[in-house]
This record gives sequence, C-alpha cells and structure tokens, in this order.
Amino acid sequence: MSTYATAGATRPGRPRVIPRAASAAAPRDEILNVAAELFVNRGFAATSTRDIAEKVGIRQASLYYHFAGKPGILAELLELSVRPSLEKVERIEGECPGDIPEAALYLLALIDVETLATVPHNIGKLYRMPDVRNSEVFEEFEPELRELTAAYGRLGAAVVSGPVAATVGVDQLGGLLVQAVEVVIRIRSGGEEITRAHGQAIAATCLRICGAPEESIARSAVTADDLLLRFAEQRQA
Amino acid sequence: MSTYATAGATRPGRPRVIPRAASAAAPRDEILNVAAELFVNRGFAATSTRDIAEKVGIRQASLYYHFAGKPGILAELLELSVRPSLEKVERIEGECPGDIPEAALYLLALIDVETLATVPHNIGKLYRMPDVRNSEVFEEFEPELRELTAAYGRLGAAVVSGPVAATVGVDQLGGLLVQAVEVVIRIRSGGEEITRAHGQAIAATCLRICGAPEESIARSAVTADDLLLRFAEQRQA
DNA sequence: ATTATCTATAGATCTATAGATAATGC
DNA sequence: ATTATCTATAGATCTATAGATAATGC
Repeated sequence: MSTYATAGATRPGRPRVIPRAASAAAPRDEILNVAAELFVNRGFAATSTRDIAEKVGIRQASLYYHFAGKPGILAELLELSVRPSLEKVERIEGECPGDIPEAALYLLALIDVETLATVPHNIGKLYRMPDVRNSEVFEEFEPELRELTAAYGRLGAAVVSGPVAATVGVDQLGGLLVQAVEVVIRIRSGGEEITRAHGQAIAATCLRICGAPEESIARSAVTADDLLLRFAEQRQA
Repeated sequence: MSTYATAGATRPGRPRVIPRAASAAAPRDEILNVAAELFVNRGFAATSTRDIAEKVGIRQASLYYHFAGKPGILAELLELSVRPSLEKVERIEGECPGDIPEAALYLLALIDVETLATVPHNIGKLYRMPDVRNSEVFEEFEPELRELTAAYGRLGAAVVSGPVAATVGVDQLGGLLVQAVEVVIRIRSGGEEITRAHGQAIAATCLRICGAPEESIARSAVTADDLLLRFAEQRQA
C-alpha cells in the first residue's frame, strides 16, 4: 500500500478536477488505500465505486483506468493480506530445524500477529465478511487461505501432545490456531494498539492449544526470539 | 422465528403464484427466517429484497405488506438476537444473591452461550457486520448492546481480583467478557455443534479473565448448575 | 370487509464503456 | 506519443409505491 510509491510530483495525464495533493501516493495506491478503509468500515457490497472515487477525489469512471472495478480492487487487497503471511510460513517451515517444532510454531504466530497488526486498515477482516466470501474473486484466494491453515496444522501436529491428539483432529487444529492468531484483528478493530506482549500472549496460547507444557512454552519464547533476529538479519541482507 | 406460528392451513388473501407449502409458518416468520439466512450468509447489503422474496416464493413487492423493507426486517432480527440475552441478564442481576458474583457471571455466560447457540441461523453475527453497523436501524440497538456489555462489566468487576483490576479497566472488562462468550458464534459458523462442554469451557474462561482462582471456578460451576435449575423451573411456572 | 397477495412501474442508484481532453515527455 | 484523467451515457439493478385481484370470513 503506502510502499515507497512514485510520489506526487508532476506526472503526465489530464489533471484531476480536484487537484491531487503534492504529497499523494501513486494513484493506484491512493485508490487501494481508500478502498481498503471503506470495504472494512462500511462493507464491500455497501461500498460503491462512486464512494471510492469521491473519497480519492476523482470521477467514478477514472477508477476503471487503474482497476477492473470493485472486484479488481478487492482481489489486490486480498492478495496484500494473505501473501505476506504465506511467504513467512514458507520460510519458517523451510528454515527452522525440525527438532524444535514448538519454537517454530511460536515464531510463526509471533510473525503473523505482527503482519496482521501492521497491514493497512485491518484488511485481515476482509475474508471474514460474507459478501467478500461470496464474491467471484474470493475463490482464487481460498486455496492460499487453506494452505496457510494447513501450514499451521502441520506445525501444530508436530507439537501436539497425547491428550490433545486424542481430542482434536489435525484438520481442526490448523483452524483453531489460525483463529487464535486472528484475535489480533478483533483487538485492532476495538481500537487497541497491538504490542509485543500481545504477540507473546497469542503465541503462547497457540502452544497451549497444542497441549504444550508451560516449561516448553517458556523455552520456545526464548528460542523464537533468537530465530526472529536471524530472520530480520536475512531480510536486510 | 419458528415459534408455534399460525401454521399453513388456509388463510385469507390472494394465493401466491407459487403456492405455499401447507406446513409453512406464518408469512412474517417465513420472511424473517429466509432473510436471516441470507443476511448472515451473503451479507446484508449484498442481499436484495428480490433475493429474499424469491427464496420465500413471493413477489418482491409483497414483502412490503409485512415489513418496512430491508431495514424493517433487519430491525426485527437484531431485536430477536439481543432481547433474549438482555432479559436473562436482568433476571440474573436481580435474583442472584450478591455474595456469589462468580456463580452469577458463570451462569450468565452459560445461559448466553446457549442463547447464541440456538438463535436461528447464527444471527448473532449480524452486529459484527459493518454494513449492519452503519445502517440506520442499528443505532436503535446500540444502547441495548451497550447495556449488555455494561452488565457483563458489572458482574465481572464484582469478581475481579487485585492484579487484574490493576491491568484492565472496568469498561474494558465487559468487552472482553462479551468477546469471550461470542466465540460460540465463530464455532457455530465453523459448522460445529455447540455442546454443554463448550458452555462450561467458555464460562470458565470468563472467570479466568477476571482472575478468579481455579478452586473458585470449580465451585461456581456447581453453584451455577443449581441456579440454572431454579431458573428453568421458574420459567415453566 | 378484510387480508394477503399480485402486476406494473417510476425513480434512484450503480457499473462499465466510449470517446474527448489536458497534461508530460520525447 | 503516452498517460491519466475527464464527460456523457446506456443498461442493469434495486427499492418502494399505486392500484388490481383473489382468497376467506362474517
């Protein structure tokens, strides 16, 4: 979204009837940003292309130069909200030593909480909305969502203790863990700021759901912190 | 909804173009039932009056004989989803001896879970949907929702232990407890059946949120079960 | 007479396309 | 020439009202 987008400056094209601020982001990003806010706060179906255009400060028809209508915008927003989580889960599964699944799960939860906490306008809410789930573009993302849940399930299954394994199936487990992590979405929409403490509490909850004993949770918290540093370094490199 | 509504039989009025089943509920209830399902599963804004009418088996215009359009239907559904909880919280606050707030809170959670579990089509979801929250009729229900949260806050505050009181304000507490209880909505929409065990787990969670010690939770569970029986008896009388 | 439906339709959106226009950049 | 906007508008909904009609019930 507000990545270092080709900023305001003067650019080709007919000027807007309401002049754009010199500080404005690239038009595409302006639209995505406004649409994200409206979709989340008013609902997808309840937001018209006119609403979006008005708030951006352009004419309704001008949207279609940048996007294939509301569905096109939604598709991009959904992508923005799943992709980062998916990339991280792949890295964690690939690079974490298999002998410490607790720490891997803890780390994943920690990172995912952070992603959901920083994604613009709490767009993690989108795939909970029924009008979004019924939209055509959603179908494309369902596999990605399933893959995310499946990854949580795999990591969780490696942690799970006897009594838990007896009660909760592997399929269910992924869902439970994702749910636990998505509490951040709720907390955010309550207006609360997400802190490191939130992340740790949620990550710990994930381990408890798998039936991990408390000592193991404490250990994983430390290990995950180490791993987190390594991850951050690799990012910069 | 499907209360023992004046059933099918023959009734005055021009016949429907698609004849109604002899077993059908009263027309008002047929409409409420269909609308509840569509609002919850497709979204409020995404459902048109035509969609509702079609599924009921009447013409779009005929809806207006029974309701003041979509907002009118929504108003009634919101009422149906808050009213029962509100009535119960009043009774519990009025009749529970003030010296056992733990049991009272436990009982409230237990009863509320049951209400949310049995309300038709999981309509507890409605007031989480942004298009519903922005509708005009929602404003009327916001006070009722606040009252419900406030009641949870009062009961919770009577339970709360020192360390929790230091961290979480009374205002927040109500919200936290309501959130905890509303997990049933999520569980239901995951397709899972709600059991007594769910209710007990959630009620216990509420006490833990208040910082109640485990012995007190176990005791409250027993006491609440007694109270529950008394409540059920009074209902029948 | 009353009730519950119907048919028909006006008026208000809302989406999406066609074609014009005003900038920049070469 | 390319880009990003504009204006204008057709066609598709969608809501809500007016007035007709086909039952039952007295």
